[in-house]
Amino acid sequence: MTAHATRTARRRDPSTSAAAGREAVLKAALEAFFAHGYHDTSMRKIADGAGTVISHAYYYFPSKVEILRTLMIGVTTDLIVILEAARDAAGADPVERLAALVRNHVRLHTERQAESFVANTELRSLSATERQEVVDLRDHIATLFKDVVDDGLQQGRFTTPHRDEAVLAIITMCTAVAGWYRTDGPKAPEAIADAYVDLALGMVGYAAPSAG
Amino acid sequence: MTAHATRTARRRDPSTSAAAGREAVLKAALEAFFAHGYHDTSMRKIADGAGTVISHAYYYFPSKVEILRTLMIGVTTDLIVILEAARDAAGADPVERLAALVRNHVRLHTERQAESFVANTELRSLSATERQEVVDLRDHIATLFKDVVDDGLQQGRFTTPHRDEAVLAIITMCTAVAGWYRTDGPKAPEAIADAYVDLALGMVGYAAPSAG
DNA sequence: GGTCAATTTGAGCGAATGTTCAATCAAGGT
DNA sequence: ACCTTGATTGAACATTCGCTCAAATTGACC
Repeated sequence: MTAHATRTARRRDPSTSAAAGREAVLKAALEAFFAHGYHDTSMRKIADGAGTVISHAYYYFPSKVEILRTLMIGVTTDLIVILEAARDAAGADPVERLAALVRNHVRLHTERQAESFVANTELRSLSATERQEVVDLRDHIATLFKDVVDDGLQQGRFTTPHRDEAVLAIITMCTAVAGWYRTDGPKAPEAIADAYVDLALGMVGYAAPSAG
Repeated sequence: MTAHATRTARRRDPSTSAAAGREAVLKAALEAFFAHGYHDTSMRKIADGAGTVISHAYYYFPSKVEILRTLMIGVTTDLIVILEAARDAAGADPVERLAALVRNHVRLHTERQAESFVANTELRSLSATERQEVVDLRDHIATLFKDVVDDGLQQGRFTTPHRDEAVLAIITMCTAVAGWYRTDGPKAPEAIADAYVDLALGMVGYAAPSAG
């Protein structure tokens, strides 16, 4: 089946060799960063976790911080794509749109908890240039929420006089889920997402049409 | 005035020498932890910031982590005292009580921003025993909010079906203020506190008695 | 002036850190 | 069988880390 594969294939099978090694390093680094933090994780521990040696980890990544950057940028850009898709799929109603943003934000922060947690915790571990990259992505996410809330305010569906604080607080509480969620906890991700949608709507002063 | 002071006074004036040196180390450590994080702050930098040498810092504190512990325990216990006093001073109304908790929580996180930020960021930098100490204090704070929200739910003033999530999210958003507040920002601490009271009441499903 | 305890210092310890590099290995193409 | 190229390795570099300690300094009290 996997005989001659593609014509431009590398010498070794890239699906088992090269790419797999890189992924192993990424995965080991993520687990260590999540459990002990970036500065408490040494390149030796990362290499150990990936089942290799330190010098081989440097074959895939030029530096320790580049591993962190890869993880942070990856999950954050994915989050943007997911949020924008969910918002568009929710139609034009700002209530539905905000609900979709909150629901998918929470969902990703449970499904990819480690990446999300690291991305939200280790911002200071990046140097100025790299940090700005992530900050820009975050600002973009904030804009997504801001625009939807503005829309709801203009349509009179939301009534809060504190738009900026509400948006910031909504994103903050959704993000924090990655810090306490446990797979074996009392609530499933979907139940948490439902609750957070209600909380967010309460924060923007959404007056639910009481029954019909 | 400060002539012979108390009978049991130490040889040197403790108000200018011993205590001041300790305070200088604490202050320098706090600034560095706040700006660069615990693991990116060396004892040498702390000593430099305090205007002394590394060995002298160890005269006041047995280890680097003990400095962190001192800062974290200090601000957290203070927060508890302040919150309980504010709650009691607010009377019996759960709406007033929750407002008092939120207002004072936000206030302390702006007034003592650095300590609060470090206390909320560097939990993992403590070892198990010390971490549990702080976690217990935090649990106590969570209980303060939980009890007030329960009270409001029983009295029918609050209507949220998500008590646990609401309490957690309220504390989270209040705590996060220490992460973004700027003295020269667009809003004064009191204005932020006002907004956060509104947000919190929205989260617990407080149906405001509309005019009168 | 001498005593004693509190304070302050400089030098250095061993361990751990991120990173480098020359050398080896493995396999596909010819 | 050779060549080439990507993959993998062990050893070590320089630096920084938290921390120790014996010695010096200071100032209040007799």
